[in-house]
Amino acid sequence: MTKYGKKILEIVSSSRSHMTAEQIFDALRQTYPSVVLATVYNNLNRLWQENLIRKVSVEGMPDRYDRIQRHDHLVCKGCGRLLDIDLGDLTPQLEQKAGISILSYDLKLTYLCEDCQKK
Amino acid sequence: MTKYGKKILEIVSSSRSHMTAEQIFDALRQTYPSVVLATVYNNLNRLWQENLIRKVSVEGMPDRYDRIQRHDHLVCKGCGRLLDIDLGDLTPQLEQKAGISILSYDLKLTYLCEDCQKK
DNA sequence: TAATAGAATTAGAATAATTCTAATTTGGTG
DNA sequence: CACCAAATTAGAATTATTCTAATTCTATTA
Repeated sequence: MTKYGKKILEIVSSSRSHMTAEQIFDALRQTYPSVVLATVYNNLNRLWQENLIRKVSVEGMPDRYDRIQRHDHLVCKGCGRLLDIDLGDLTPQLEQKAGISILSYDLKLTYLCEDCQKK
Repeated sequence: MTKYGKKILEIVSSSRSHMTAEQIFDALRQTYPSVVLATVYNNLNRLWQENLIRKVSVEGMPDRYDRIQRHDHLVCKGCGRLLDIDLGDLTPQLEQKAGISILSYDLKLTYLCEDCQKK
């Protein structure tokens, strides 16, 4: 693993905020000011292929990158805010119901946060 | 609902193929040759806001639009192919575990299809 | 140590998806 | 019919991401 890859993995894994490529780029520049956005994308794609990070896509937003540790997501349909939530590991049940073995799964709950309910 | 909105809803609801905005645009042009892509996006966004269609986002692909009827998805990590699968309605369990009421949820299983397993 | 090969990085152009803006058209209501 | 609001249009603009080709790095071998 290269120095950029290592640092990017570190940034993504230690963040709890579902960073976009841009944000990761900004964070990485604090350590390596001359790095370039394409390098960030290259590394993110590589890390994702290698199952070291997760990619989270929410409709109409840039992809976000997330630590690999199992957890689920809560998205507000009003403002798009994304929160972590952990509903436990459903892999065995899902595999059984689906009748195949899966690599992983993505569970996203859509709701209306308090602020958006008011409107 | 306008004629475009109505027809787009019809196209999306009757398709089982998770169409992109482009594909919906092409389908719509068969009926209304002069329609424009922005209109398709406008209507898709409106229909989505009104909960008449679903939007499915898979990392690194354009958003896809889907009938509202509850079902889940199976995505191959190798080739990105997207299939329907129905694992039953988990809403009550999820709401209970999460402790909030949700609008909907999205469950996407990632696996490797047979073709991609060979490689 | 020098040569080399392969991978990673860079710069910047290119592409793709989607939104935005402003002008125009359409449809329904008084 | 006249008017207003909403929908549509055209096309530019923006955003996210990938691609290409040149360059640099790294590790290995001669």
